[in-house]
Amino acid sequence: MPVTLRDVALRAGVSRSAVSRSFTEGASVSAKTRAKVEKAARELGYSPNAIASSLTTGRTKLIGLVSNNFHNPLFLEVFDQFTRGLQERGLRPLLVNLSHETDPANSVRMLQQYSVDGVIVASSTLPPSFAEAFRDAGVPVVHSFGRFTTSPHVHVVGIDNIACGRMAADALVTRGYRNVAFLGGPEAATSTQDRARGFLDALAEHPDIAVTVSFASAYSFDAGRTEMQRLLDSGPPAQAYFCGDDVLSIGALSAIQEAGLHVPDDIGIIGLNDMAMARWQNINLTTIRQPVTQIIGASVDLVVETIKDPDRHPETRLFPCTVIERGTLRPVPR
Amino acid sequence: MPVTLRDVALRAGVSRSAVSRSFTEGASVSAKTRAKVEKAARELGYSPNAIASSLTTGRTKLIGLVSNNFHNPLFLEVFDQFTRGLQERGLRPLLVNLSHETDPANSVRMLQQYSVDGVIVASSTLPPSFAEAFRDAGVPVVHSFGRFTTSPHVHVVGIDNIACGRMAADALVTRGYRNVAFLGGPEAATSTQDRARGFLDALAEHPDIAVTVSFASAYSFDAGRTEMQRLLDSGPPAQAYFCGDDVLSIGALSAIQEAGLHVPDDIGIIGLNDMAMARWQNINLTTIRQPVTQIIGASVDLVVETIKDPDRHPETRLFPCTVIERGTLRPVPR
DNA sequence: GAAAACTTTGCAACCGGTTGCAAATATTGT
DNA sequence: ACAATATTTGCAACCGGTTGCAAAGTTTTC
Repeated sequence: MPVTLRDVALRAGVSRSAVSRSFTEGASVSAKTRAKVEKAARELGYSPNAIASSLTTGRTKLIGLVSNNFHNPLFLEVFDQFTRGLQERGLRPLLVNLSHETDPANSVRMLQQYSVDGVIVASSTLPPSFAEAFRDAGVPVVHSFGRFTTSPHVHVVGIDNIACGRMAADALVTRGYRNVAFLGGPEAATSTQDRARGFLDALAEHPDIAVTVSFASAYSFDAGRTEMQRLLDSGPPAQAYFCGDDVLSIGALSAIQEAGLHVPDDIGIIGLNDMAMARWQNINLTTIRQPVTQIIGASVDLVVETIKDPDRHPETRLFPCTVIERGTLRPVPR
Repeated sequence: MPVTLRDVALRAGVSRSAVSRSFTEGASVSAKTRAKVEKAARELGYSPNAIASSLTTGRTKLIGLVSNNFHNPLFLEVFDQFTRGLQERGLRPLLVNLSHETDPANSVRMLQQYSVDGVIVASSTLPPSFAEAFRDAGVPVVHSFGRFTTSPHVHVVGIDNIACGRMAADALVTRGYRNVAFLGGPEAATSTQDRARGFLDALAEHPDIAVTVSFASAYSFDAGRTEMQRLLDSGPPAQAYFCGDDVLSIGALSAIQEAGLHVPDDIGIIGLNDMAMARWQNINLTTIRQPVTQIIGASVDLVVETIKDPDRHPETRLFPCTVIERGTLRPVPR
């Protein structure tokens, strides 16, 4: 049923090689032959089978896009941009959902069976070992939204979570808060640890400012709300909270409003991510923006470069974040 | 570098066919041979190349997942569930992002090049012609979240938008609203037309109730907010609005709050979708839930069945929606 | 107008598997 | 123990392409 190379060759009256070459950039074919082939191909509605050709060329143009962040609204933007970025370069994303998976072996095998040219692990919560499993299997891999390490074993693109923690601390300090807190995601998440560390490090330089730390059970609205309710119930709250991410922040915001308190007058909140909803006027969350577009662009670039040169030294590309001033922190005094 | 069938055959001291058969369910191999092969395969870390085998079997186990809804938060859940549902059946989703594409030809070609076994078009805004283009190309296709038609040319799974419109109308009527309105998405979207129709049809049975209709420029927060601002500016608003979807509703909600009005006391809102954020206590949106899980389960089932029997008659599977009572409509009087 | 240099073409082998078929081996019945 | 039958095995061709190589065809040069 589907039309093949042979059909086109027959109709154009040339060899199969000629047809193949007509469809290969820079191959040796005369204009005359190519014209004949193109005509025949058009009449037959032929387009070359990428899978068959991958067998000899060793390139499928398939990129495994692996993630477990299917509940973080930021990741809708992330998937949008990844799929677009890959498509623009003639690559196709093969999506792998890792929601309940802990062992990388399965995903590695799954993607090896499809001979993906490379893999992008897009997750802020997966441990580095996940991406490393791909590298060990000889598959070019980039960990996007991954954790910074000084001696990476694998390419990492993302933000400097420690610097973000410092940035949040600075934002609170310059706004005159004297009693601040970190409300993190699950303590086990690598990103949480780094953000807490940066936050606490920066505040260590201000011994006059009180700092407390607590952790929500997940990066979710409910977890943020529950944890903030607990904090409000158990004594006077801090003046301002740096929350582990935007969803957590919005949960906390909800708890604060439900307790009859006002933001930013009674309590300040600063989030992290700047997902689409943070901008919504009825949320209006002051937050730290992750440069998603840059991270994704760099990730795609890096995986493409790694495919070209698989022995490339593991590299970390970090992009600076910026504070987005909205309505959940009091203004900078002037 | 990668280990192939031949390597395993060599090490196990059997023919390539024997190895192939050892990995094929129900093929004729003795237990002894299979054991030898499995041992060799394990030692070598072999797993069969799905792409190579697809060449002879004609099955890639690849399913094209085509969408243009990368800004609707509901679709994060949709992608999550699709990828999981496909994975559970041993299928792999090849994602195609159609955000700026209007012509199906490209996507059809793209997916044909990868010999996908089937395609799921997951979109509430694409016209039926999109899915039809795949069917015309001989690719089994299901339009998920698509529009109901009495004589479908292609499998459709989704909700009955007309019934949803009626349901919204009933919800408003039973709550005693006497002056209601439809605030739709772009008038060109097929789903908007049907929802408006159902809404108006149902209200035609209540000539004492005033109805107005308007359309936002997109299914987005900003569009909902802007349109509601316009409505508030241009005279007295309706008592309650049925909004085209949840994001639109939340935009409208924001405009109402910003105008100093209260929900549900001054104005009622009912949305459609029941996306994750509708449940958030600081949004607390009364809405009509789409049974996403059922729709996706049925879509995957249907595409699998269509792969088995490509000449299957086009079928429409519609699932009932339910009103989710939260805080943006006044309670039912009793 | 013929030799030299270059371009284009088809043949055949190959990529990593699968599968029909006939030969080889094992099992069963008597 | 032997024929009849059933099971297992390897050969070789094939899936839909690509590519090195040598032959054929062009163009250039003198």
